[in-house]
Amino acid sequence: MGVIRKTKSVNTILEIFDKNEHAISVVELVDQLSHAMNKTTIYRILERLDQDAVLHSFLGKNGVKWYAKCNNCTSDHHHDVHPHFQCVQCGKTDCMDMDVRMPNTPNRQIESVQVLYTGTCEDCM
Amino acid sequence: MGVIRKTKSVNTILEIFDKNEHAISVVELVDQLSHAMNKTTIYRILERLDQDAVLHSFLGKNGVKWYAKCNNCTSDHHHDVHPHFQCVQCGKTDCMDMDVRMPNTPNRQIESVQVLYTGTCEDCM
DNA sequence: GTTTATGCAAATTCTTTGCAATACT
DNA sequence: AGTATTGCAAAGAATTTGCATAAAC
Repeated sequence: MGVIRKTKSVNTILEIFDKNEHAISVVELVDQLSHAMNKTTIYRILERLDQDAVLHSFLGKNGVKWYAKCNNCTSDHHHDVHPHFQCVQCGKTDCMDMDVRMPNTPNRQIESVQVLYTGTCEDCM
Repeated sequence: MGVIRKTKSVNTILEIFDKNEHAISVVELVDQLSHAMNKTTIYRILERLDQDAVLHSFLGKNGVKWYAKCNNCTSDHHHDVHPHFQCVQCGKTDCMDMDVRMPNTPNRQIESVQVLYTGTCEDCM
């Protein structure tokens, strides 16, 4: 139950992540694949790769999901929590090489964090 | 141009925010108003109150927007950045009385942050 | 009386699901 | 052969838009 197969589609998507330094959303993938791959398939592959920790995911400013095979990450698997930065001009989104504070809260049990910085990136300044 | 009127609908919504200690999403408002107010109207009122800094908004774990008239906030206007906590069991979402780090990044101009902690709240533990 | 708000229907956007056909091991 | 994967169409959920009517100032 649940072996992830290295199909042609999966490899194609992984190549795109290797080529791109930034995070990628589904719409961008559809675009870069010039509609050669079904959108549903893309969603499902990304979900699988996310669960398998090959990629990691986070929500952008408008609730759109972004995926990254982050080069900043020192660990092999992208399980470590780090902030992301999203440019409001061009939409480009990056992983940030920073720690995230996990506070000790007596009255709640914190399991995960998401930190998203937004602003203007180098190219758009 | 752009005077925000204190209509009956606006007052109704503000009363609900005063009664509730937690953040509220549109679906919850529709529920609490037992469909007496149009959903579109709710969206528009929340947007106006957000822009007017009477409320503040943030994205929940599934990209759903939440609004709060946060009682933790020390300032009158909820412009100060603070983290939020969302319970994955019951969905209740709160403002957290914590500072958020705004790093000095030379190659990007950061304008805002969103920090969302998720986990289990006191009631659901 | 002029401007802003509201309600309704419809459109948009992002994402998920069901199911038959296909590819992988 | 047997299981995971894909494509297509359709459904779902959250949010937005256009326009005519109603309410606020």
